[in-house]
Amino acid sequence: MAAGENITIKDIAEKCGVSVTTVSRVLNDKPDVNDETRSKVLKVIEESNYRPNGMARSLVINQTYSIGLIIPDINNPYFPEVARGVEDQAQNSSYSVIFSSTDNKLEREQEVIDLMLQKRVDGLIVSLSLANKDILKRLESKKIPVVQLDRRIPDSIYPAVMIDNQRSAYNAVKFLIDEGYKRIAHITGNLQTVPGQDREDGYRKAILDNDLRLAEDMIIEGDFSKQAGYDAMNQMIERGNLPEAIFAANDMMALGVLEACRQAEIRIPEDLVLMGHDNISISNLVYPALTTMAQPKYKLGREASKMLIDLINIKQKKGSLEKEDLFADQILETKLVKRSSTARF
Amino acid sequence: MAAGENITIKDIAEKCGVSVTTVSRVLNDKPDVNDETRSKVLKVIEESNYRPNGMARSLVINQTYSIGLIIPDINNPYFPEVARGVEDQAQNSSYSVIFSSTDNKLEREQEVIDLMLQKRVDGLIVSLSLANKDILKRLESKKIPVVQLDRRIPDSIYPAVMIDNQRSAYNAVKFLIDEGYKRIAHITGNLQTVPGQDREDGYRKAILDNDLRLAEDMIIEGDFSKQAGYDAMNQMIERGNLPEAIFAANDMMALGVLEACRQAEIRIPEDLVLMGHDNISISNLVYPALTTMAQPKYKLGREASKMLIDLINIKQKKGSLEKEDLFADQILETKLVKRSSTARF
DNA sequence: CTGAAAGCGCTAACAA
DNA sequence: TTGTTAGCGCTTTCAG
Repeated sequence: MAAGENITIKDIAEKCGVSVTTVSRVLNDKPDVNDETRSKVLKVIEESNYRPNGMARSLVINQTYSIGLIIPDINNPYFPEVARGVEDQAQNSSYSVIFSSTDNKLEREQEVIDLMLQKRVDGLIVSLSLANKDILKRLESKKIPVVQLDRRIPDSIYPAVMIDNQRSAYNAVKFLIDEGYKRIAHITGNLQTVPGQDREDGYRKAILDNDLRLAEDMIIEGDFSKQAGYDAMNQMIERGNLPEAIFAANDMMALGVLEACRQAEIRIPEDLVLMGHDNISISNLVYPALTTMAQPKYKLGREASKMLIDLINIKQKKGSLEKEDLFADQILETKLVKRSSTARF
Repeated sequence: MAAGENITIKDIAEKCGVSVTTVSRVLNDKPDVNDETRSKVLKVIEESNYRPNGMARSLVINQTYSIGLIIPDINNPYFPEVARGVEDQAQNSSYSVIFSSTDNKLEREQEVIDLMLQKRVDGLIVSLSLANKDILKRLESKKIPVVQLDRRIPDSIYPAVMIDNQRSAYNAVKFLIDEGYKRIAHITGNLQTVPGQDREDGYRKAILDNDLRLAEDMIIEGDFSKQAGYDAMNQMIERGNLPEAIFAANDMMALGVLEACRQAEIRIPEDLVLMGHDNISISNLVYPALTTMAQPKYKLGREASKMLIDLINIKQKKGSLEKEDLFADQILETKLVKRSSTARF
């Protein structure tokens, strides 16, 4: 109650009748402290409810034990799980995480990175908009540890933790083919993005590898939004030329397909089977539950966090961070999750 | 490329041939600097790509411009939107936010608060597990600005930003009554929590106020989980005594009800109308779309953030924070969102 | 309008 | 085993 003032290491030292150095030593678990002294100091610390000032400490050791997480939008169903993975792993090493949503706006990305740099975060986990290599270049020249998440900016030396979108899409389509479907349509993601492009490539490759006919009118361009899926499905309905199966580039679009089908009284999976990608939590809650390729979202976050902290440790040890110190990209596997939307009995 | 070393205010001062004081002045937009000097310094800063060290600054001004956000789980569909609100508002005032998930574990709450206190966050937005008043008491004695979010720990002096759960539930049930339903069941939330209790109270009050029969077997205890909703619905089905309408204490449980009904071939809304609470994003994506009471999640986050920053400013100005400085609770309105699950044509 | 000097709370040689 | 002394990079009196 009494004072509002923060109590400092000096206060503790005085109360114990020792020097601040000694207190600092017990605070940091250094050897070379008499057991009696140590326990006395510990006792006073405990009684005073003292917490060392992290900023003062950071200032001298030149390390803040915080990392920045920069993503498009924490509200996007993909990211909360990733964020949780980042956080859990960070906590393991006593790091805190500062997060920021950018809405893929270049300007915002710039701002928040600047802010974090001023706060002297030890490193950054970023999911940046494409063609933003300038920012990364600046980071490189400052030797800031960075790992990219989910997306990879071509041209950057920083490692990425992500999935193999092409391979994953390939496997999705391969599954559909193995189930016996031949006329398989694809609703693409935003083709301005690498995942959008790669997933389409995977679709094409799977069709060709399996000697099916690659019909361009079976590929409809979307943009990862639910509306795009809805529109694409209606387009197919109008054309009166329904496929046997649809692979939507993500779950959100698949939900749009679902809605359009419901309105047109097309039954899924009886009349048409449907598959998404990502396994966002919703996909198991809709009816029929969506078959999809599950991204290991939590693990992506965890691994990115782990890699970043490793990088930070290397930098601390060597006193700098060179290109050779950076790790290779880490590609995690997606997993097929079979649910009712492809289940014909 | 050259050095990895961070450039400091001293470097800038030397390059300009002025003192660090002067550089500091232009950095902080102080008056009393010759225009020529100012622009020269600005130029050098720009050229050197210099960013002042926030920690050093914080150490002397005793303010970090970061706030902590402590929630049960960023993965819970309720929180990402709240978090985004907190962040957007914080950003407006150039604050960063450090977040942590606690899974409602007392021990974790303790840990992360300690960590944030060491980092000297300027204030905290918390959504703590019940009966955790000890933590808040400690915070009070340290004069840390805190605002509670979504939940309010009884006994704490800290203000909360939340909704009126009882009133909201009341309005939900009132809507059902106005639609002409008389036999209305309620699946409760976790009754160990205040929102769980309050929503049940609201249900009871609405039934009684409108001269309907309050049947205890129409109230089934749940815990906010989808499974609980599923189980509750099946229990009603087994009893063979279906209500005309169900008010589930949250959307997740309503989803469970939906699934049970599908399996039992009970049609919604034709055979039974259903209503949830919260308006999590999923509720508009399932079929039939869920009627619900929408929590202003984004706004809750924003308002909490705003209130906290106001508190911080008061503390800075006065040099301390007293009980009288704290604001009153802020209660935001929920809003009825009508969708197909209650729409009979 | 500008600078010298002290100090924020801590750690890290270097002595003792 | 302990203490003295310098800083870390910045802001802020207080003099000029």
